[in-house]
Amino acid sequence: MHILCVAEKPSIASSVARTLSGGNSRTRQVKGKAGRFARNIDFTFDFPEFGRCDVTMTSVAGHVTNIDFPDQYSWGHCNPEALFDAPTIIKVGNPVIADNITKEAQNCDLLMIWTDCDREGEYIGWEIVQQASIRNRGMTLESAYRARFSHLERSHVIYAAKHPVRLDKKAIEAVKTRMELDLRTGACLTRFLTGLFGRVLDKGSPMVSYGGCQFPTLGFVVDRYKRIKMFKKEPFWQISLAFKKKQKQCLMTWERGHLFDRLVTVCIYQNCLKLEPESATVIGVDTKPTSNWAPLPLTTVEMQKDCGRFFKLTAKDTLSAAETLYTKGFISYPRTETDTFPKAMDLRKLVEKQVESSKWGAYARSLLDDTGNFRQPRTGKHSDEAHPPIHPIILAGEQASLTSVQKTVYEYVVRRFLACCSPDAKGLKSSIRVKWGTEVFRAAGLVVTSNGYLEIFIYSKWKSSRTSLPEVELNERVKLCKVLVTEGSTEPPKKLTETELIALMDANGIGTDATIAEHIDKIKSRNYVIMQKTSEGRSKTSVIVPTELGYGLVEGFNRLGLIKISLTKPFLRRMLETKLKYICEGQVSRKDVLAETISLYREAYTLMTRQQSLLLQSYKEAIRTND
DNA sequence: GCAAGGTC
Repeated sequence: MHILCVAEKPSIASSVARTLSGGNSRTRQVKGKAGRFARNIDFTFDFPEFGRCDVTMTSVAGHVTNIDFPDQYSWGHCNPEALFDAPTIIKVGNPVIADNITKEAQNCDLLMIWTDCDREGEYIGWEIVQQASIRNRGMTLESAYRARFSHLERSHVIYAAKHPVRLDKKAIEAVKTRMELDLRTGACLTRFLTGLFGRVLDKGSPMVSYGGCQFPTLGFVVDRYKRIKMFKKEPFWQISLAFKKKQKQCLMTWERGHLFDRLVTVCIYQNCLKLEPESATVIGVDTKPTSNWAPLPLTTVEMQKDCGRFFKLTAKDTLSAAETLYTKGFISYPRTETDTFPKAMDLRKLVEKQVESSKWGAYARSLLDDTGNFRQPRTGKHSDEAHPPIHPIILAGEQASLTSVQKTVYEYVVRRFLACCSPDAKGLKSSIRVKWGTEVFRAAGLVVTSNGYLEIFIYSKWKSSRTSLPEVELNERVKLCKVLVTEGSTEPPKKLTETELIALMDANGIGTDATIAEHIDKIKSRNYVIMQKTSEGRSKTSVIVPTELGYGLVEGFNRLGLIKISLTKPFLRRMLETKLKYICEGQVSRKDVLAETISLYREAYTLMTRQQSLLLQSYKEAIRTND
């Protein structure tokens, strides 16, 4: 018996083959430039159900095909509205990879799918079956096996090979639905908007596109911008108090925070001053141990957020650096939502790979020696059922040929990994509460007693307070050295950083770990938003603000009078995700979800065509207000 | 020339 195994990407094919073959295999390179990543690896393996088999392990590279419209529906050849129910066709993306599957399947008796264990992976499995069936009629969805694995640990992979299941037809249906809806709604609205705005935009401007992910992403940017623009400062008043003990001054903050009424604040102040002109009473002294937890195992989104914060890298640059590090074998697969390491994974062995480093080798050694500093990382709540958290594989020495950005990202991945295998940082949190007249004031201090993971995770700061609190006792009378009413005012929200935008998209389910960076990049390249340097606070940061076009688009869409749902808010995408989940669970049919969603977009499209001038007007107004 | 999702 000859079995063809197909993984979602070459790296998985290689490591699965390495495990199953026990090192005894032959590799045939796929011919052609476009196939330089695909390899066919031959070996034998003992399957309980089929006995000793010849195995060919190969891979695709993500999706094999893409959905599109036939030529007669190409841009300019039909009314955009026709795309809501135009026929669709399936096109092969990379013929070399697709043909390789067809050829290899020709000589095989069975097909076993080794794609990632997620929704898209099931669909890619179906695409592989299609390619395999072209010259081998025995290859069908029903006869194909599917290996279920969520990481590449040896025993797990062997178990997956020995206990295959079938492809999940419902998940395949769900992905089909997503693809079709994204294409129909995206192409239709994009053609309409580009046509409409072509009347007012300069020649050579980028097209005006709509996409179910790009618009909510733009919506987040505009939303923050508007909140800042609409912000009105409000003055407030507060009572500041300080007492002195043994030359030590202790500044306290009012428990009420601040009041928006000056007169009331002054009355309270004067009343207290009358009651206790010179001193206050300590009503609470407290010192408690506190911890600053070591970080969770690393996901893509966290990596992008951190690299934005610490190194001012864009999400796209971070991911692209991580991809290079991955293909060079320095770090694990960089697109993952999983924040828990599999129990069986030997993390100490990975730490050991870092001991030769001149920068962090000593720390890595200290984790492994007898002091017992190594900690099993915390377990998070997320899993994509496909990849482990991002971690270093081998040490990239100083001489490794990497760009400076790649070096930065690599160092970050290593330090983060070592940090999550480290003890928490520990400290003592102390607080003092005093009562002055009718009012209560408090001060807090921190003494860090053990740096823990912060030794290696140098990007995070957690430091002892600059001045320690004076030693006082309960009920002690302390002498006031300062009491006064001070005025302040509310501050507008801060401008949106890319790190915050990633967090918003992640929390609202806009895009995936692999695509969030692309969506942000898209709204930049469409000239909906621009990056702006500001020096808010101490450090220079880069923030995202909408252009007149971006602002006008969101405003225009909001004015259309869409009653059921907004196209610039995240809810529609989240609703689609929910419905796709229902398809996976068999609660609704693909047909129903298609019909419901398309009817919603038809309504939006009708409103847009009826109010074209309104859409353009919002853009023109945005320009006028800016002048 | 459109989308979003995989991946190199």
